[in-house]
Amino acid sequence: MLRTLNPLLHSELRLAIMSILLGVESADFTFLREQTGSTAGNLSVQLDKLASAGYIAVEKSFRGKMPCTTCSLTAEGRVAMNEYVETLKQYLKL
Amino acid sequence: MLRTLNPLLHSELRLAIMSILLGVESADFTFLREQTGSTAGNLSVQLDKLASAGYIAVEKSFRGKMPCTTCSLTAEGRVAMNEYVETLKQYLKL
DNA sequence: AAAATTTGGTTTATATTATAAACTACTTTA
DNA sequence: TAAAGTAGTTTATAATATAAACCAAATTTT
Repeated sequence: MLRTLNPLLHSELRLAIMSILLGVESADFTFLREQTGSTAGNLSVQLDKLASAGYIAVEKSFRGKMPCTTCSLTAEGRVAMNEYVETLKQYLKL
Repeated sequence: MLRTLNPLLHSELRLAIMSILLGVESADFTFLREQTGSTAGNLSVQLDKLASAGYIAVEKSFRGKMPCTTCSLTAEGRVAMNEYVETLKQYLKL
């Protein structure tokens, strides 16, 4: 029987966010919105879900006078992504 | 910007079905249900969606006196899966 | 300097999707 | 022949994703 795919990661936008974060130390809200092509609302919601799960850390600060939301992977998030990728490979025989 | 993942394929059960069908000539309903661990209802719905999209061919026959639903990938389905996998690889840098 | 626009988001309502439960039709077994 | 099993479909509900509406502060325009 096939393993199950972590449903928190098996969502296009959340997977995109996590994939981007895998490759950088951190990324801010605007960057993630541009890279994923998502709306701000959708991005906000999905970042919340990933943060609630402990998969990403979200830090709110100011860059000059403008608010800035910076996101980064947690160790837990990295583990979850590795597992997800391994499961996908099982599905797709990669 | 990241490409979009074909939403018809980016669903755990449909992806499982398609992955299984990639590796065999055909598979019947019961086999797919066992391999995926899904309920018959869910499987029936998702097979319909894949068939409506032209990704799989569904043939209904009888094995002895019992009905038997046999599924196989279409050329179109194979192409769609290849594209999906390529897009995933872009996400995950595989 | 007031009004309009932009930036950087959040909240909330709606549309979509997945899933399970209920059901149908037929077969096998006790 | 009644009960249980097989092979599914239909339908109702739960979960999810998404966009639209909104907010507050900053910036630009007139």
